[in-house]
This record gives sequence, structure tokens and C-alpha cells, in this order.
Amino acid sequence: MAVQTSVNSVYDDFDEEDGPTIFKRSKQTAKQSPLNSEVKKLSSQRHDGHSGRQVSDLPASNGQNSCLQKGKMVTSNKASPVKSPAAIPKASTSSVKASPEKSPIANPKTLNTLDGKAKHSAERNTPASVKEEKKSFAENGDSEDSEDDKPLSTRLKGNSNHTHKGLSKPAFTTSLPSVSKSIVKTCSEESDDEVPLSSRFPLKSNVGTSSSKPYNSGDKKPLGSTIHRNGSTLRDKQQKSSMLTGKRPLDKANSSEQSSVKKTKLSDTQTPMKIKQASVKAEQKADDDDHIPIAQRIKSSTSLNKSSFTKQKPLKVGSASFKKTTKMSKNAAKNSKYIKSTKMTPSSGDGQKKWTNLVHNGVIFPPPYKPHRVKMLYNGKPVDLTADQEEVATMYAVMKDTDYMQKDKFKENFWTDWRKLLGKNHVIQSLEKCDFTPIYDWCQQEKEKKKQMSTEEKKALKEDKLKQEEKYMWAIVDGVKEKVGNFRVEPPGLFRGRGEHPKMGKLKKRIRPSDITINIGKDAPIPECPIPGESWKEVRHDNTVTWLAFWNDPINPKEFKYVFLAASSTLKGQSDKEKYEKARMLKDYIENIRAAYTKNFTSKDVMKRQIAVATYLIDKLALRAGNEKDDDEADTVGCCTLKVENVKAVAPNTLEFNFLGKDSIRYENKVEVELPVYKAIIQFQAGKRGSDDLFDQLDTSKLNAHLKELMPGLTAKVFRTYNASITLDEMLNRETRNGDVAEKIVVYQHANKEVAIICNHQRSVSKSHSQQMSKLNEKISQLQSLLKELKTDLDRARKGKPPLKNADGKRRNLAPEAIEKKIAQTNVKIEKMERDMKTKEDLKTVALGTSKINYLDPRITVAWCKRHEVPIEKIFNKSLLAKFAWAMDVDPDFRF
DNA sequence: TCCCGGACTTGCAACAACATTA
DNA sequence: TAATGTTGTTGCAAGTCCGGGA
Repeated sequence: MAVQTSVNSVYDDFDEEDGPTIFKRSKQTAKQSPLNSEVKKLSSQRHDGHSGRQVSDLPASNGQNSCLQKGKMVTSNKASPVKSPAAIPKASTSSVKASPEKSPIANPKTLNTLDGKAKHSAERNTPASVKEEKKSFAENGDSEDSEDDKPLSTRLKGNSNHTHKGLSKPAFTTSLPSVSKSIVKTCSEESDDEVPLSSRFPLKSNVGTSSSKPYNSGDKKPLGSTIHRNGSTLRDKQQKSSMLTGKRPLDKANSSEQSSVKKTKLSDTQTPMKIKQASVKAEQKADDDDHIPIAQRIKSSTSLNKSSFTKQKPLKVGSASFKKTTKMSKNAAKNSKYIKSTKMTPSSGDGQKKWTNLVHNGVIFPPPYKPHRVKMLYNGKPVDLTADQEEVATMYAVMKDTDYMQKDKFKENFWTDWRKLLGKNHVIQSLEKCDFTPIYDWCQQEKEKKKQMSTEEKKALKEDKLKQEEKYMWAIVDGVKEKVGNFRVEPPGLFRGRGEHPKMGKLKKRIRPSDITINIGKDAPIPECPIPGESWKEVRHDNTVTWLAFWNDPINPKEFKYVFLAASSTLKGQSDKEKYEKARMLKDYIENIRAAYTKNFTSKDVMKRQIAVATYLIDKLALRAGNEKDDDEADTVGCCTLKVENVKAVAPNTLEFNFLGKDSIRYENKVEVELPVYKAIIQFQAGKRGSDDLFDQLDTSKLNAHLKELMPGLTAKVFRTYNASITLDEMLNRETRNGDVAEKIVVYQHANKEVAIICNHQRSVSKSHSQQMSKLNEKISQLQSLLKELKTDLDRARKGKPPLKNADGKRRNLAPEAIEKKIAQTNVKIEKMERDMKTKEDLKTVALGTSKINYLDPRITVAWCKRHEVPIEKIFNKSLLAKFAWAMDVDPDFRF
């Protein structure tokens, strides 16, 4: 149902800020979601006390309505083709369903004794994970030759040759005191901006649990000496093992090698496992830590029934970082009448209320197409096109320099769609005879013109754009002003699918208001449709979802494009935090999970065996789950969809993986696996063709259903988060030495790189890479020649002889001391350049950002920065600081 | 149990802005 | 000051996973 709107912008009177504020004052309204209650329960007990529990009982405030313009409300739920979830509150979730009663293993707290058989079985099958390699990473992790041509996944190796810049900022030695009380306000309420933040945010009372437990307590031994291995590859065998600490160790699954420590008891996977974790932990404590899996050694810091809820230390105030962030927060609060919150709005579970009041201005549309009237050629002759035809021709013309132009599918799809616009009787009958060069040239000229604009012109243009867009940039969620992520509707264009996408080149039609469904609070004014005379497709008031608007993807109408809040928003932050809490929870379960799947490698039940091997691969290699894909998508795979041809078994126990994963990024890896896994893979392949599914009995829903029996809320992707974060945590703590900030940053980058390699985060090599390398090489040679000359000069000067002419034909008449100084300087320059080159070469295909944004618990980074006095701004840029605002007040002792 | 709609996260590339160098 | 390189931001494609209904 179309909805007419007539309300002015609700933000007309906003006093805007420059950008997101990192630390916000809070307002809690939505109720705690029972969805992830298990996780949340843990989360609330385990760490920084910042999770908003203190305020979750506060009544929702509608106060903001008083200061917002209200418009005529037109609901259209009736007409909605889709049932509004809001109308049918969902009561439970899978996490809740996976209750401890159903699956005792799911909760270490419901520890039961095992029956004798299971106990015996569990003891026999204790995984190799209890064996740990003690080789330190430092021993063998560094300085290998460049491996650019190898996929990331095969490059699990150390390299500490990272460059760093000089650092001048004071150390990040303090953290914000956490917020313990919500500040429920309406926009008319008085702000306490004038009160120092430290006093505005009283100390937490329930912090210092697991997460804030000193990482070395009870585990004094350096982690580096007690590390597990995971995912080692053949090629980096020598240096492997040390870095992938909490991850599954490779091979040596021989139970005879296992620790004599009394292990956690397991049933088989059909029977829910019963864990006697607490007692196991106690017993293990007495033993040498070396034989205890990381997950258990750190357990004391995550123990659920831990009673030592210590009060968080008041933190030192004074670091530049602290002051900076605090200032930002204060300014933001001052400048806005809307509340900024550091607290998390609870409830991110499906079907649960995400917000009470939601106000926003809808979306902004791209400007209409302005015809340029440059004529393309057909058979060498200029052709007249209508504006619509010309628009699509221009989309194609600008693709000239891209790889898509080499792809027949792209051209074919474009031609099909463009031809529909041209009509059957158009003069243009064949794409081959088309010459788009005039249009391409015109576009290049326009680009150049834009480039040549003066700074003032550019600035004016930018300001103009900002002015137009400003009102769409913000939403008010329960009285808190939050940034909107993607408020711009996607412009029309040609679909640029990745890899060999069957739909590449198809026309993405222009999205109109009548394509867009708006989601907004019941009491909020409906956003005015920015295109006069048009109206929204529908307006909903569904507070169980977080999207503000959506439209159907023009390429695949079954799918949707959503407008969400920005990453820095409270809602996103809360869900981020829950994600990491879930991954931390896995730490408590991992040993038993590994034991369970290890046992099932040899199960008679094929499905069980496949689940076991798939889980092993997901755990060990950080593979993605691998959902089924339609024929109209690129042919990529994940773990469950691996084909027989993607895995080659090489005797005695090596598997060679070679497949296209997400975004058609190749995953290539040679891995030594436990013998039962190797044998199982051979069995799964037997009698199948290369294109057949390796795991024919398995799909992601079966796998995840099984994982949920082992831990509430556990899915395949949690392993990736877990393995990434624990790797960072352990590498940072193993490798950070006393040194300057620059050296510490190198350690961080090194750890970050390892995670990126584990996750196979790749990037394409920049076009100018080889050119840049040649330049650097050239400079190094020049410096080396200079060095040679200087040495000759020095030699002669010491003997009292006059200097020879240098390459420029000039003489350097310097005292020996001065020459020595110059030699030293040149050496430093050469070293730095060589280091830069190595880093550049090393990282040319590694994307560090993805893991930082999505997989590494920011609390690890923040706590490490605090412990080692590294300014957080050296690691997180402005966006990440905003995104991870919720993590900033973590205790310095936090360990993942 | 399977299928599919729906909602959300993850991921890379392109572009823009800023910094450094010649 | 322009050219070049680096870092940050945005765009949007491509995943994961959940829940409801047949």
C-alpha cells in the first residue's frame, strides 16, 4: 500500500555533529532478549559489567516524543504482503530451545556425572589437543622468503618485518570508567555534561569477573610455551604450531599420547554430553599447565560460578587517548539534545523487541539521469539514443577498462537487458558493432574536469552534498541519536557480480520510492518521500527488526537490500558484543567439542562421521559453513558444500584443498590431518565423481543443529570468531616485549596478519605494486652506491688523502667523524627501506582490515593497549573507535 | 524434514581524503 | 606544487543463520 506523507523533516532543528561520538550517554529501553539468554547471562557475569543489565529493567521512555514533531501516521500493515513479525511476537529462539535439559553438554553448569561407559569412552578418546607444542613462535616465525604467489591459507608463518612510523602520542594508559547506571532522559532533560565523565559514570559493581581476571593468574607460564597448534601447513612445518594457540592441534590424535589428566567426560554426540567441567578443571589445576588445553587453562577466567567478582579498578585519568575520547563524548553531548549512550540496548534476538521508538527521515535517492547527448557509434556511424538507452550505454562505456569487458557473460547479459530498452527494431542489432568510445572519452573528460576543480570548488560541492544528505544521516532510536549506515539508495548500474557470476552485466534498474518499504516507530512522523508526486511502497512499524528501510534487489527480486544503522550504533554494538561473548563461551566448550568430534571420526554412522570431519575442518582451518547455492549464483563452496575435486588426499595423511570460497577467493592449502580424518575423507570420496558433494549427508542446518547440542547458540561461524580472537590474544601476549610503541605495533600487525591468513582474507595486488617495488629497489641500490663511496672517502680521510670525485663529479670533503655519521645514517635508511619492501611484498595480498572489523574481539586490543601503553588510536582508526565504543572501558587484564 | 523468506554479518574493491616525496 | 603513495570510507555483493509453513 502506498503511503502519502506530508510531514517535514523531524531533524530540521537538529544540532548536528561532525560524526559519530565514541562515548555516548545511555538510555535503555528495550528489554533483554531471551534469544541469546545463555550468552547474555554469561556475558553479564563474565566481564566488564558494561552490558547494560543494570538498566535493562528501566521502563522505556517515550520522552523523546515530546520534542519531536509528530506527523500524521498512516499504517499499512494490513496491506503488507508479509506478516509483520511485530504482530505475532515470537516467544522463543533456538538458543533457548537448545536448553540444558535437552542437551546437558550445552551448559557446563549443569554438570552431571557420566555413566560408566561414556566416561570410559571419553577418557579413551581424549583428543590430542591436550598435547601442546612448546616451540615458541619467536624461534621460527620470522623472516621467510616472500610467498606472494601462494594463497594466504598456505602462509601461516611468522614475519615480524613490519614497518612502523615514529610515534608521538602519549600512551593509552587509561580507560573510561564504565557506565553503571543508565541515564534515562527525554530530550528536554538536563544533561550532566558539565559533570566530569569519571563522576558521571560510577564504577561498575559487577565487573572483574572472567574477563577482568588477570590473565596470568594461575597461568603464570608464558602462553608461548603452552601453545596449541592448528592449521599448520606442510610448507610451513618448520615454523608452524606455535602461533595458533587455542586452536585445534594438528595430528597426534593418538590417545596414547594424551595427558593422564582426568578428562572431561563425554558421551557420544547422539547422547548429549555431560560435562564435569568444574571438577575436571580443579584436577587439572594440579598438573603441569603444559598438558592442559588453552581453553581450560584460561577457564578460571571464564568460569561461570566464579565468585570473585572483583570491582574494577578505578582507572588512571590522564592519557591523551582518554582525554581525547572523553572530550569527544562531552562535546557531542553538549552539541546534541539527543542522548548518546555508551550502553548497549539489549535484545538482539530474532523476534525480540529491538527498539521502542524509532524516528528517521527515510532514504535519499540518486539524482535523475542527465543525458549528455554524446553519440556512440554503430557500424562506425553515430546513433541517436533516448535518455534511458543512453544511460545504460554509458554504464557500459565506463566499464571499458575493467576485467568485466573480457567476460562474455557480462557482455551477453548487458546486451540482453539493453536490447529490451532499444527495442527489436532499433538500428543497433549487435553489440559487436557498437563503439562506445565517444561516451567513454566524454566520461573521462568529466572525471578530469572534476579532478581539476579548485579546492574551494570541491569543498563547496562537498558541503552542498552534506547539506542535502544531513537529515538522512541520523535516526533517533529510543531517544538516542544514532548514525544511519547506508541511507543512500543504490543508483542504477550494471551488476558487478564477483567471480563467474551468471548475472554479471545485468541492468540494475533505478529504485523508486514505490519500491521501498519504510520501517519506523508508530508514533514517529512518516518520512516525506523526497521525490515529489511519488510515495513509499509501504510503511511498517516492526520493532523486532533493526532495518529502517528495504527494497527488493533488482537483480534477484527474492532478496532484499536493507538500510541499517551504522556500525557505531548502539544496536550494532550490542550485537557485536554478543557475537564475541558467544565466541568466548566456546572457549569453555572447545575441548569437549574437539573430543566429541575426534571420537566420531570413526563412527559407523556416516552422517556422524561427516559431521565430525566437517566440524574438524571448520575448527582447524577456519572454513566457512558453506550453504547451498542456487544455479544463478557464482559457483563457490564452503565446508559443507566441498566437492570431491576440492580435496586431494595425499598419503600418508595430507589433504590438499583447492576451491573458490566466498567472493570467489581461492582457498589453497596443504594440511596434515589426523589419520582418522584422512581416512574418512578417502571414504567420503570413494565411488564419487569429482563434482559430487564430499559431505553428501550433510548441510549447514544439520551441522549447526548438531553444534547447538554441544553449546547453546553455537554455529559454524562462531569457530572463525573464536579462532581469530584467541589467536590474536595469545600472540599478543606471547610476543609483546618491553620496547617502544613502534615495536609493539609491529607485534600487533604481525598477529593481525596471522589472523588474516588463517581466515584467508585476501586482497588483489595493487596495479602499481611492481612499479613501487622497482622504485624501492632502485633507491636501495643508489644508497648502496653512496655507502660504497662514503666508505672509500672514510678510508682516504683516515689516511689523510683527499676524497675522490663521487658519481656527481663532486668531492665530499668531510672529516672522518662526519663521514662515519653519514654512513650510519645511510645504513639506517637502507635497513628501513628493505624492511618496508619486505612488509609491502609480504602484505600485498593480505587484507588486514576484515579481521579487525569482524573477527577480533576489540576488548583484546583495548586491554593490550592499556597494558602496554600503546595509544589505541595507533591500532583503531576513527571508525573503529566508534564501532568499538562498547569495548573501550574493558579492564586492562581482560583476556579473551 | 525441507524449503524458502527474511534479517543480518562479512568481504572485497573502488573511491576519497590525506600524507609524503620529488 | 604536482605526483605518488597510504589510509580511511563507502558501496554493494555474498555470505550465514533463523524461523515459519507446507
